[in-house]
Order: sequence, then C-alpha cells, then structure tokens
Amino acid sequence: MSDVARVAGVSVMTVSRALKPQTPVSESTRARIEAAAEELGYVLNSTAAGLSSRHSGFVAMTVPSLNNSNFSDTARGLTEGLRGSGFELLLGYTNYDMAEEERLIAAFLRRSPEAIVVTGGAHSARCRSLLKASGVPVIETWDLPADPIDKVVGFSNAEAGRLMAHHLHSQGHRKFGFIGGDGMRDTRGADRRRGFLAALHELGVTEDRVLSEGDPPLSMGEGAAAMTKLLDRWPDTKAVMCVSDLSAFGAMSAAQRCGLSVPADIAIGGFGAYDIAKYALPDITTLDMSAEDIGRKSAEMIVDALSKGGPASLPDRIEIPYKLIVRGSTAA
Amino acid sequence: MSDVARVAGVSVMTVSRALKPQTPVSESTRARIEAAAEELGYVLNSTAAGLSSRHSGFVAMTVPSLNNSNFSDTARGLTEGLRGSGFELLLGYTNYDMAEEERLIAAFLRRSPEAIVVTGGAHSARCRSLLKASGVPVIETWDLPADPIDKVVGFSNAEAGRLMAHHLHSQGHRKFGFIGGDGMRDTRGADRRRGFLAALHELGVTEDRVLSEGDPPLSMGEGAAAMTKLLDRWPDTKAVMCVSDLSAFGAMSAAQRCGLSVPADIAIGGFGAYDIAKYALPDITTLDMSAEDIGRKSAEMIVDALSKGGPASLPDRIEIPYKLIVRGSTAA
DNA sequence: TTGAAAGCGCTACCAC
DNA sequence: GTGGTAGCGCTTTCAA
Repeated sequence: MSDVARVAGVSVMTVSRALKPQTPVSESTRARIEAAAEELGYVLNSTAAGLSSRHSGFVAMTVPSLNNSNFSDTARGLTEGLRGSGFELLLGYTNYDMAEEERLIAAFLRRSPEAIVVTGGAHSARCRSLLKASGVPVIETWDLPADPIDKVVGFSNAEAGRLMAHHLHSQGHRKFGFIGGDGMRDTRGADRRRGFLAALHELGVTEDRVLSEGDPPLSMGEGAAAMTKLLDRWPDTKAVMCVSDLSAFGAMSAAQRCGLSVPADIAIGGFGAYDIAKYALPDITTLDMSAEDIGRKSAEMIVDALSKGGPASLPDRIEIPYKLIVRGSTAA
Repeated sequence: MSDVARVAGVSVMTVSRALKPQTPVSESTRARIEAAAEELGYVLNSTAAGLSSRHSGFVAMTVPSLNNSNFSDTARGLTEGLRGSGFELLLGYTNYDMAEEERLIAAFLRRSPEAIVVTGGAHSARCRSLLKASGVPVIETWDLPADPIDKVVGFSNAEAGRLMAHHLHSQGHRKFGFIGGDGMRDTRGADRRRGFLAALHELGVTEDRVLSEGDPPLSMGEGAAAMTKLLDRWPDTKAVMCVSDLSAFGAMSAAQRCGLSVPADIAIGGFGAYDIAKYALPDITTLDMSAEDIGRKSAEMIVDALSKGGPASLPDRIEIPYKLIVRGSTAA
C-alpha cells in the first residue's frame, strides 16, 4: 500500500480510504490512486485490514452435509441475503458429528467471525460454551431448541412429523412405518420420527414399525434398503413416512421394484420438498420448509443485529412456516 | 495472549509455541499454559497469526453451484484430502457466471489463500491475470484446458460426449437429440454437446436435434420441459443425451408421462453418476467422473506443491479416468 | 479532504 | 527450552 501511495503521490491513509467506497476522497485523487494500484497489480490485504479494524468480514456457517439440497439452499439463501453487506461466508460441514462440529466451530472462532449460523439446536457442551462466549450473534437453524444459545430461525421437526401422520391417517391407512437413520446423530430426523409416532398413538395406532438404516444423511440407497427390509418384516404396511425425500424416493423405487403400486398398495411421504419429490413417478407427498428462506431470514437477522443504527429490531426467534404438499404418492 | 503468558508465568513467545503442536516446549510448561488458556477462555487469533507468519491457512475454491452433488463431492474430496494439513476451505459459488467468478476470486485473493481451486478452464481475462499474478498454486478442475493457468485435474468433456454418442449409436439408434442449457455459460456442458454431435457426424448422422432449455445448472424441471418440447418437435427421436443426470431424470420422467416407454420407445443417457441415475426406474446410463477423486487429487497436488521438503513430485496435469455405466435407460 | 503516529495480536528471528 | 524485539499491512485516532 505504501508503494501505491508513493506512485500516486499521497499518503497510505489516503490510499486506504480511496480503496473503500463511501469515504471522503476527492475524485481526482481517487482516480490517481486507482490507476497506481492497477499499474502495480496491488491487491488489498484483508487479513491486515481485519486485524487493524477488528472486523473480519466473515460470517461462519456449519451444515451437517454439503451434498443435501436443503442445506445448500439455506447456504445460498444466506449468501444472497448477505450480498451487498460485504460479508464472506466461511462454510463447513460437520458430517452429522458433534465432535466434528465442535472442532469446526473452534477453528472458525479463531477467525473472528462477526456472526455464526449453525444447524440444529443440539451441540456438545463445549461447543455451546464456545458459541456463548464468542460475543457475536449465533443463529441456530432448522430447529426450535427449548434452550437456545442466542437466536433461532427454524421450525418444530416434531410438529412436522405429526402433520404427516395426520395426513396419512386421514387417507384411511392404519398400518404405518417410518424410515430413518440409525441412532441419534440426526437429532432433527429423530424429532420428526418422535412426532410422527406420538401423533399415531394419539390417533389410536399402537403398533410401531420403525426401520433405521445406515448413518445419516440417509440417501436413496439407504431408503431403498430400508423399504426392502420393512416389506420383508411387515408385508402388510400401508403407509410409510421417510425422514427425507431422498430416502422416500429410494424407498418408493424399492417398493415399485417389488411389484407394489404407489399409492394403491403402499403410500409414501417424504420431507424437505426436494426437486426429486416433484419429478418422481408418482410425485411424492412432502413437507416444504422453504430451506432458502431459513438462510435468507438468518441473513436479515445478522444484518439487523450488526447494524450500528440503533438497537436490533427483529425478534430473536423466527418461526419458519411450512406446509404439507400432497401429491400422488399418498393420494390416488 | 499476554494475559495467558502472565497467568502461566511465561513469555508470550512460549505461549505462542505451546499452542502449536510439534514445537519445542517442555511438557510441564505446556500443561501450565493450556490450563491458563482454558481458565481465561482464551482463543487464538488466526488473523493476527496469519498476518505475522504470512500463512493464511486458507485454500480457496470456486464451484459453479453448491446444490450439485458433483461439485459438492469435489469439495468434500478436497476437504478430506486437506484434513490434517491444517488448511481451511474458503468455498464460493459462481452461479455459472464469469463476472461473479472474477468478483469472488478477487475477494478470495485479498485473503491470501495458499492455493486456489477453480472449476473449468474458461475464465475472464482479468480473472486469469489475477490468478496468474497470485503467486500460489492454481488448479483448474473438471476440464482439460488447452492453455492452463497452472495445474489441472480434469478430463475432456468433449471426449465424454463422444463416448455417449458411440454407445447410443451402437444400440442401433439413428435419430438423436441432445438436451442442455442455453448459451455458453456452462462451457463444460457445451463441450460435451460438441463432442456428442461431432461423433455422430463422423458416424454418418447428419441431423442434429439440440434442445437448449433454461440457464444452467439444468435441473429436473428444465430437463422435463426440454423433453416435452423435443418430443413435440421431433416425435420420432429415439435416443437423447442430457447434459447431466438431473436433467436426464427430468427428461425421462416427462417421456414416461407422455406414455413413452424407456428405453423401448426412447433411450436416455445422462452424465455425472448422480445417485438419482442409480435409483431411477429404469436406472439411467451415465458417465462417472469420480467427482470426489477430482477434489482428492487436487488436495494431493496442493499438499505436494506447498510441502517444503524438496521440489514438487506430482505432474502439473492429472487426467481423471472416467467410465460409461450402461444401465436400463439405454439397454433393454 | 488529507496526513502522521500508534498499534491491532501474533510470529520470525536472534540471543541466551 | 525460553525470552526480547521488531514488524507483518493495514486502520484508528487525532490533528491540520
């Protein structure tokens, strides 16, 4: 920068100002400086700028999995929502592993992000304390934690499961299955299952047919394998909720390969409003949580919380509306 | 850090060393320092560390689209390959837009990344010169550019298109279509189309039936719309290559909704070995470029180029092998 | 509108 | 194995 200053015949301070928009530098000086910077191939060093100004320009985000259109839609919504405010996204994936999430968050915190967006409301104790001590806005998404760290943009996964249970029950089915992942790594998936089963119990259905198959994220392969096992074990099952549309598609595909007709022989519901649910044959009944909106609302919250002009005007908790999309896989 | 030093009764230099693995600090001192850091809730400032050491610890990567399992697989391969070497990934998406790519690369360069991975071999002139002037390893992926900026991990998209043409022709088809995106934004998709058509011409097929629909990335919706139009315009089409498996699935779904049987009435080939191609009914013939390997090899190249011990031992250009996976959508 | 000085928090370098 | 000093490249603050 001092080289640029020398060539342009000004001080480094003036160069620093000229390189930022909306700073008081005369037009002629700015033009001279820009010419000098171009000539020298000068590139501003954001690391030094961040150290000096104590503004890293980073927003950190962790998602369970990159290869999941729900989360990449949320990341896209966040990026779009942040566009123009000068933030860059530090994106990491945890692979549905709390220890990895903790490692990732710790690494991000060393970069002094100005806000942090995480997926879900379940974290290791140390992760929670790191986030609380960070001193910057923290947003938990895709969930409605009972004891949030700071801010929340999400919905109740249990309620979503209940909604699907009521829909399938209303179609006249009485023998239900649920296909999801092993264990509790995907806590949001487990919440959906819990809500689904609770609603069925309330409706008088007492028999559970839960099939857990493989580590999250459940994709088509695990969904197909789970359906094959489920039909083997309980051949009279009439309606199945899958933890995601990807597993629902795999499950439907497996049922069809077994010669079953969907929904005549078996109804299948998914989750997440993935593209695949719309273009499958038949198309798949699903729950749409507007994944991109979750990111967009998070961005709004961040900009709001970080804006200097007065106190934050947005609530700390935004509930995302969601809707059931009834399609051919459950309604003939 | 000076607070930690005071509490532990050592100098800041010793704290700095103790916080990094593999530095000569006595075990007792290190334990004392770690206790002090924990007590104070101290978090290392990587920004300052990067400024001082001139090692940002970043590897930058741009992909056309986040929500595409090919690219997220490559990003995952890169992350996994970099694990343990202490690098963090700065990931951005260009939305298949060269101007956006240039903006993104410029922003990344201000963060002094230690290596840069980009998708494809087509960039704006300014983007090329920025990358060349960066002074760090640059890897172009998913392509085999004639005039690479620096290093390359990829394959020939045109050759991939040729391979699919030969396969479909060998199945006895003589009336071919190609479904891809509008314009030249997706240069790799355009290369596949070029190779596909060139091979057909060589095989004596003179009639082209190219249907371009919508902006990249082409997803199921555009594939379905394109197939509907294609069948409307050229109802006797017998074999179609789609620029990706997602569009192939959409196209197949549209053909089936029109009452056509796949592959008896129309054969459909895709690209990318997505999950959907494996679980669709029928399953879809595709080209597998081992997307994750592209990321993994890129990571190897970076570690190799940045390792201090002697000169780089890997070639500057790694060609990724790919294979045709013949499935039910083209072979009855 | 511009400039000079101080210092952000850390590590390279050299000394012991 | 440990400590002191200088300085990374920028922006803050204050003064002109």
